[in-house]
Amino acid sequence: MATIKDVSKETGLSIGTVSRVFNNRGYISKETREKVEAAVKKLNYQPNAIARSLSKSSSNIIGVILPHISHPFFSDLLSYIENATREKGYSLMVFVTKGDEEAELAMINRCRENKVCGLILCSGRFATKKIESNEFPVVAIERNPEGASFAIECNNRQGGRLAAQELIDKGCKNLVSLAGIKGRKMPADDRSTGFEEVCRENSVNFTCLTYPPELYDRLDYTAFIDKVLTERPNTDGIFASSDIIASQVIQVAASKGLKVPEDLKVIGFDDTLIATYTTPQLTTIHQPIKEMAELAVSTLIGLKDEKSATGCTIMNVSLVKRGTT
Amino acid sequence: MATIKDVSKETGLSIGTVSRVFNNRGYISKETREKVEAAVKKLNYQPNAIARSLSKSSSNIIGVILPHISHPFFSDLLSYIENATREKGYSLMVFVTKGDEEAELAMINRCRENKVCGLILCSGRFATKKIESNEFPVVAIERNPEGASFAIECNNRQGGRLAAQELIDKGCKNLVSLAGIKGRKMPADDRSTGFEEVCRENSVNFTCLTYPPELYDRLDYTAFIDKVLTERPNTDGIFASSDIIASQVIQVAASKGLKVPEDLKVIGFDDTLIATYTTPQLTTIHQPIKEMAELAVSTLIGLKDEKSATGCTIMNVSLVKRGTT
DNA sequence: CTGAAAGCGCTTACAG
DNA sequence: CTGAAAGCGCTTACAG
Repeated sequence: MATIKDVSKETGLSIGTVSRVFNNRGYISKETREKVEAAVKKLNYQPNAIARSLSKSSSNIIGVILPHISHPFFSDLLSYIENATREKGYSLMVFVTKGDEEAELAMINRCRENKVCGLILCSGRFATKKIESNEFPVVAIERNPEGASFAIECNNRQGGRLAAQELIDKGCKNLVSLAGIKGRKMPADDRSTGFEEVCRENSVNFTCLTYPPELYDRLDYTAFIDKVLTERPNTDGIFASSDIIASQVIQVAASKGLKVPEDLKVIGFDDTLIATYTTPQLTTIHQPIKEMAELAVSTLIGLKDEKSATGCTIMNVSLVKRGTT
Repeated sequence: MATIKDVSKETGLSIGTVSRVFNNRGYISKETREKVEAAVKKLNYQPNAIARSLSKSSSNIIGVILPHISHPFFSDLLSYIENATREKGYSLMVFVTKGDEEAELAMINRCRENKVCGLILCSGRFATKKIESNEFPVVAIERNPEGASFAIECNNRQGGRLAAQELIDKGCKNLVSLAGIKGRKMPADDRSTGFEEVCRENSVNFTCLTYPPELYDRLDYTAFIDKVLTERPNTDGIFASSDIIASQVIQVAASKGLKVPEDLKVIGFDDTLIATYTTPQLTTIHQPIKEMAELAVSTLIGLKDEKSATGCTIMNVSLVKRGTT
């Protein structure tokens, strides 16, 4: 592997000068530039990002920590984050943790060790505050900021409102909201808040249920849904806080002989691919996942210098009507 | 951020000695070790992986290149790869490319720049051969090796055979295989081969169709499926080369008034989460995704020194019967 | 068992 | 416009 030293020898220029043309720093004569370019080609020179990072003491690596990759919301999110990151010339380092605080701390240490230039923290359990005042900026997506970091979330409350309204408009009288993990505080909790508001405004019966964290970790809610439907046989509308949960509601309903949407209407959240694979297709709340991802990346990159920036952006959601309501 | 220099000062030991205790090289007196440990704690010292990589001229970063993240097969695969990577003490750098050769080359360069210690190449279009003879070993998953790298694939041919057999056992007379991308050679092509074999052995009518690469890139096959079903109205069994395609077959069939499995039987491939979200649930060919991911990672790490290792492991598949056959 | 020194491949003021 | 030199934070033979 050719190094800058080889290019220097090949061209007869000093290492410093060669480095300057690579970085476009200061004035460089046309002749010099051409010499260097020729040598680069000839030697098939590739800069060593590690060495560069060390001397600049900052890398071009963005770290991202998320609770799942297989969950469609997160696989979409990650997909868009990767794309935005790469297009801006950065590389992505990915870590998955199910929200275990200790594990997450270990990952943050990994990020530190690898001198990431920024970190995107997606959902997950614990407060962002604790990792503030660090070497790199962090932006949170759908996560409880509690501190001074920059946060991006969708308008969860509005999403909950839209869901309740749609269910009520379609004639539901006994609603259930399956939104929120027992014992964890997160922006998604606002989904239930909005839902509740609209139910009260319309004097419609409702219950907001939260589920144990294990279900979220394993992505299997069927037993829980079955129990809910059994214990509350007159439920005629369900608001699920993800398309995954909603899909499973459809499955469980079918197994109990309930027709969707005739006997039971359901609304999901996220608007991922699977919303179109169920039968009937899922009515759901659309999250602007792509925009959230892109905003996270560009904010992070913009934050490089002012590490103490603070703020919270709330993105719009919308109702996508399909076949389950 | 404390450096090794600070630890050296704090303990009164030389930098070399401190480094030695971190790396457990040679003999170190108990007293020295304790002093260092105390200093580390006091200063909250964290090693700089970048600096270490530079001096060892090799990092602890594994690179992975894949064509999709949102596709359930790849999100599962990536998920397992991340887990295996992290458990072995490595970090994961993720790149997505839809198989464009130039883009992929650029990503391989990124890996080179970042001095990854190994690369996992998932599916995608172009030959692995071209990136051989490099600084790092590469292992391919579901990809045409064509060169000297190490490859892992599932028994695609057997998968095709199992699918055809199941469809025939259930009484199908006119089969269609939707497996393979037009103009790209990949291990998954063997799915059709096995399918064809069994159809011939049983003298059953069949057609093997390939689809244009754009469909794979966008993950939307509905128009194509619709055309197939319209042009071949007597089709009574479809073998789709992924659960995604199979899900869309179910949707399209419904839109045309075809009942699954009564009028049309369908089998998918992969056995990912979405196979359980369709109605009816998908009969599919199970790929050992987790095992493939883990084997890829451990092989890669084992290959570190013998970069020229060669081989191909073929993993078993099995038929998972659910509701679409 | 430990220290001194060279080296990994770059960047960046500082001179000139 | 270009060169020489220090420095980024570590590792690793080589002495002792």
